[in-house]
Amino acid sequence: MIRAYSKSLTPHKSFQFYNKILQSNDVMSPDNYTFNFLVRTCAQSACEAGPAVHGALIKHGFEYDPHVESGLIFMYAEMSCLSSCHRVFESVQKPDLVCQTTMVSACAKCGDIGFARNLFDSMPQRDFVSWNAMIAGYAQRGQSREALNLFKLMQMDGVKVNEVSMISVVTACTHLGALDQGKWAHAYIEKNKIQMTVNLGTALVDMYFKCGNVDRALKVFWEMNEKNVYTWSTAIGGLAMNGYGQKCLELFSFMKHEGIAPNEITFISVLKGCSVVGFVDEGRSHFDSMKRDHGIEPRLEHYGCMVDLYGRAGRLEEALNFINTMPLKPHAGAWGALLNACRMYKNMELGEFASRKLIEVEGKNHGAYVSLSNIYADTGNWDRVSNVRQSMKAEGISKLPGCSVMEVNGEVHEFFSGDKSHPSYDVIETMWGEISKRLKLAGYVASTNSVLFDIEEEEKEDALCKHSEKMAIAFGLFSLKEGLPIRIVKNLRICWDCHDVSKMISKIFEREIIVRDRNRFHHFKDGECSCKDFW
DNA sequence: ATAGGGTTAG
Repeated sequence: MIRAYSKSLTPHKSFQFYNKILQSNDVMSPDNYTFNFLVRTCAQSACEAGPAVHGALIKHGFEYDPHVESGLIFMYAEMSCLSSCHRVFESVQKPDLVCQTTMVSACAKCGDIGFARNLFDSMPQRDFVSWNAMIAGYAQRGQSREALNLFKLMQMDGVKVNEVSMISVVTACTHLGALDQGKWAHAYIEKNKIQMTVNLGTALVDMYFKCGNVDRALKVFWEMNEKNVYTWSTAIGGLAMNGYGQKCLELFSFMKHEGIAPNEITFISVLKGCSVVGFVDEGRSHFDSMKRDHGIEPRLEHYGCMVDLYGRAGRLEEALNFINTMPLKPHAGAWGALLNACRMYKNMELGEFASRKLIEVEGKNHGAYVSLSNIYADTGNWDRVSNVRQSMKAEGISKLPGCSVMEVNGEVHEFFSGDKSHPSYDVIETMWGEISKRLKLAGYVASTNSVLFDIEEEEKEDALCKHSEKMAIAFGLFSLKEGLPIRIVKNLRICWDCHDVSKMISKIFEREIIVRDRNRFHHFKDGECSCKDFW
């Protein structure tokens, strides 16, 4: 009965029932299986009864077995209670394969990837589940390159690879923006006849979108014979992210036509789709339909999207009005969207107000300062720019270092802004000299507005190559075969100058450049960008 | 036949 309750995901009920068993004397005591079910059910539903079950287990003096212990470790990991995981693990006299694998997974989940790896390396035996746990641990912590390296080792060891392994591999490629490796993973899946589950298919669709290959993403999407709301939302969001607002909305209609119920995440993607193409009224009507037609209460994120929708279309007053009349307390996302719109439309006064509000709700944060200083720079208020810089220095707020990642011949290269440690840095510098010459011949004048902010005056000339995406472009121009597009993944938003330069390079060098920045994609071709200079 | 690996979308 407890197991029946556990399976129907009602931990409180199964816990109550368990208490009843303990109180009545004429019923058998729960056995290890039952305890295990209880603990795992508590873990799954983030139920605080888990530790109580553990306490009862100790009190009744049940004999421990590795399965119950791994259940306990799993439960504490779900509660992010690493010290309890360690306590349980240390109490095990002879941890078996299952118990050790659980511990690897638990430590990775709670952030101690180093311990997880040491344990993994010290295991006398490992099977494919242990490998999957370790690889997924890296993928979840964003250590994508480590995940891919470990996958290589897994293959060298001749361990069986299944669809769970491939989900981690594809996810790692997604985060790196590594299209070649992603394609390789896709081919590997097909060649080895790995089962194409909904999860794996959705991960592939997401990977192709986030690597900027819309055609392949859609191809995989349409070929999937089973799709769920995650799959649809991934595709709708992927189209929006790549600037295909119209297609994104068409897909949304089609999804509803197919009888798939959209959820709150689907609507975030839909609103973003409206935003990138400036369909304010259509966005508004989708927003209104959320509650009316689908019973979905808009959350802060949806309100943030609406502010962005109005702001991006230049309707700053309406954006502000929307914030002022929203029923929830405006969060950083809402003020940030307004601030970004003020930057796009060079509205200094409203921008100052928005950045004050942003700091009010989010605390001292580099984002608010950087955007504000960019507005000042764009409107020529240099003394204010330096004021912001000084107060940042005084408050001890540093800019996040820019980082661009690019794949060449299946190898992933990282470039950090202002960092000369790349092995080919000398060639990059020479190449950049050549690029600047040709840019100047084509009439390029450095728009140093957003660059000036983070460099010293005397470095101005040199500084233009310091942004990580420029280093990546220079490297890509000489290391990638002609005709191959340069694909870059950046951790921050692309700056105005890099955007300008990329447009010109795409024309002068006849090279397509695709940049995925923090916010969206930029497809540069023939001197133009798919974002139409709005981002 | 149970009990270790994944949850992809903002």
